[in-house]
Amino acid sequence: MLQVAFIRENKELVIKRLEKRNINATQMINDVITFDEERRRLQTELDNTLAESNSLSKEIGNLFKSGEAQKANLLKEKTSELKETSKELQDLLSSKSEALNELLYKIPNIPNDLVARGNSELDNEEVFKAGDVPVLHDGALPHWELAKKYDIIDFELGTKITGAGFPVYKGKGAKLQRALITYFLDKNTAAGYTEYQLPHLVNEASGFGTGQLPDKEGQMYHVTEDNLYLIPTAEVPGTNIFRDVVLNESELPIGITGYTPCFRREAGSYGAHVRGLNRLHQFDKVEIIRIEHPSKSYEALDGMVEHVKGILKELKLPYRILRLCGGDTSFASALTYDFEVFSTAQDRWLEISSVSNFETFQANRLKLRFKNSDGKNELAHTLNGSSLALPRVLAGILENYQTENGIKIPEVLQPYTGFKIID
RNA sequence: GGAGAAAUGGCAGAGUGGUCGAAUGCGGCAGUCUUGAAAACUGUUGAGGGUCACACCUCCGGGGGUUCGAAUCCCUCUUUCUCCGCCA
Repeated sequence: MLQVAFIRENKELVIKRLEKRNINATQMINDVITFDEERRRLQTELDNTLAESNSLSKEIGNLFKSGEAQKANLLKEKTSELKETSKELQDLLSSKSEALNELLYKIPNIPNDLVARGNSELDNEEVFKAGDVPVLHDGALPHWELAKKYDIIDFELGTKITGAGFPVYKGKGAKLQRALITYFLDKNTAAGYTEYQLPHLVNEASGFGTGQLPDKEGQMYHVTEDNLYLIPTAEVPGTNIFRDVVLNESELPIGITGYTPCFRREAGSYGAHVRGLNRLHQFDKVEIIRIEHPSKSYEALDGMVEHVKGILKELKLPYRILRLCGGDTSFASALTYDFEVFSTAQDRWLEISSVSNFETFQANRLKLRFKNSDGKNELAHTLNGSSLALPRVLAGILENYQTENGIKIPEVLQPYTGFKIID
């Protein structure tokens, strides 16, 4: 969430930047400032009351010690009034703080200067494009048909075991998945990211830390018995490593990577666009996460984009990069680049990676800080990106590498799969 | 799942009703000494709110209570450890 002090001091800027998301935040921002003023006024009032009652208590203690019990008892009577006042103020203060927080939870991050104003994916800007779209042979198939033809992914079996959106990978399909995961992790660790294996369920505090809670609760599977959530992305356990942490400046930057399955309820998204691997309830993803000094975070974002580009270049897949417009940029992000692979047989683009700078938006909730050169604690910047999401990469490979005799395996993956073709 | 013990500053570890934001040790930082470093010595060293700066307020796992006053007493939750049970 945004910092109140920042909103207070940059009111116009905040409102103007939020317009990029097509949000008129004037009312909300004014409310934040009013609530904050009231909160601080109540806090001061409460502090004064408590100070008075503290000093009275001290006095009473001294009187008892010097044997002047009568005087002490007299003072005791005075304290009851103060107690009542402070209790009232306490209640007012906590309800005001709560109202302020609820409001703050609802305000998305302010987009970076580069972000265009816009409503939806139609307003996103293509900033890069690479790779040749192959000319497929007659009778080329979409990936779900290929999966069936070569018996490498069984969607019906997943439906039987669990439900729609939980595919079962078989034989060379399963091995290709494993090869991709290992290949991605190898690329990431070679680039300096430290590999982590993270929990696949997280508690409520972690959900709040990265911003899934309280608003996007419906997107996560909730294990009510233990009040735990299945992770929708490794970003959640990965970034929460740094919850309530004060780093030394010399420890920055930090880069971590991890493979996890991701679980998403995807409530309300059904239809033609969810066929095959296009949209699943469970999928695999390798994630990269960075903790950066605020002055270096955009440089780091560019570095992450270059890193993902390198992987796609090696895989020789046709892809493009979009800079998301305000309306399509996720709640917590200040600037997001999406990578999309071209699904030739479906003739459409599929999102395979999303690389974002959250600036201090997550760090403020996480209380992730570092000790700066002045010895003060300062919020760090958090970033993350997929490198990469498996199912759509797999879809891209199946469709773009299909031939009449089978599906070729990208050269760079062959050492990992141990085979060169699926036939 | 059952029984017991515990939770204090970066770490270790005192503190059982007032002068405790908290002894002491280690670590960190700064200085003295040194050609430099180490050792030794001296000082300093939690966070948040608030203020121009002070003052002041809050925080000893979380929440609630008793009391004029709580790290200290009571209730409750969570976590950790030990023993038993179960188990990849």
